[in-house]
Amino acid sequence: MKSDNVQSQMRKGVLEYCTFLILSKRPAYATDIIQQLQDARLIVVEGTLYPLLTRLKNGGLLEYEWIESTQGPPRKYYALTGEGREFLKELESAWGEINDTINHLKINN
Amino acid sequence: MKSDNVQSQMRKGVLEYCTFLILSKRPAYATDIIQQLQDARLIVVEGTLYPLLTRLKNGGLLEYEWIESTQGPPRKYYALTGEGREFLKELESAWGEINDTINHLKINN
DNA sequence: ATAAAATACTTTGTATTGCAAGGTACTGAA
DNA sequence: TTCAGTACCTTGCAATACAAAGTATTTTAT
Repeated sequence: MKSDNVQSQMRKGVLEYCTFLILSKRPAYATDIIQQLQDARLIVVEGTLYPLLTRLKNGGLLEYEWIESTQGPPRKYYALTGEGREFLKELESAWGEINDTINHLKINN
Repeated sequence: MKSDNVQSQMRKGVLEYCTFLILSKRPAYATDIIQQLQDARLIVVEGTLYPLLTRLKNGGLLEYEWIESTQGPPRKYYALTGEGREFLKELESAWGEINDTINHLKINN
């Protein structure tokens, strides 16, 4: 309940949205995604992202392809499926509603 | 992972922020808070809010006062403590950062 | 060749927390 | 005095963020 985990708490659920935004741009593999999230100031660790990617893949929202790397082991490049793109629209909408809610509560103060 | 709980997932952590926004306006009791959240389009149930209020109180961020009602049992009116007001500032800041992150990821698409 | 380092993916255990469902207690009216 | 209404609380479950440790592959250094 201390300030250490304010962002941690708040970003629950948001991480999924951010991951979709990144993958809607182009396919990426885990380390790639983590780097892009860091560039956007959202710290995420492997232990969080890998299970998330697996869940989304099992849910049919993501798919992946093994791509060989010139600098190490092969990588799983994830991309949105058609269903995933539909889902992203829902996430956009949900995000908009949350923002409306917060703005509504702010204004009425 | 289906659309049913998109908002549910995304609002995790946001609920706390919304509760603070409501209580920063004026003291309120649980049913009051739930009503205001509903007015702002955020559905919350008792089983979620009561433990949240208790956690925040135990964390020293909220305090309450028993106030008698003319229409039923007495009510616990919660209000922000000084520490709670500081915490709200942190929540505002964290929310701003999350927004920046999302906008950054949107723009770079 | 072989060991060490780097890279990438995975798994396990823990803590948090949203929620459904059910429970307790007080008040006032039929 | 029973019942409906209101308010607060608790229990059990599921989801998930994270730390930490583990497995596997590739590259680099010796």
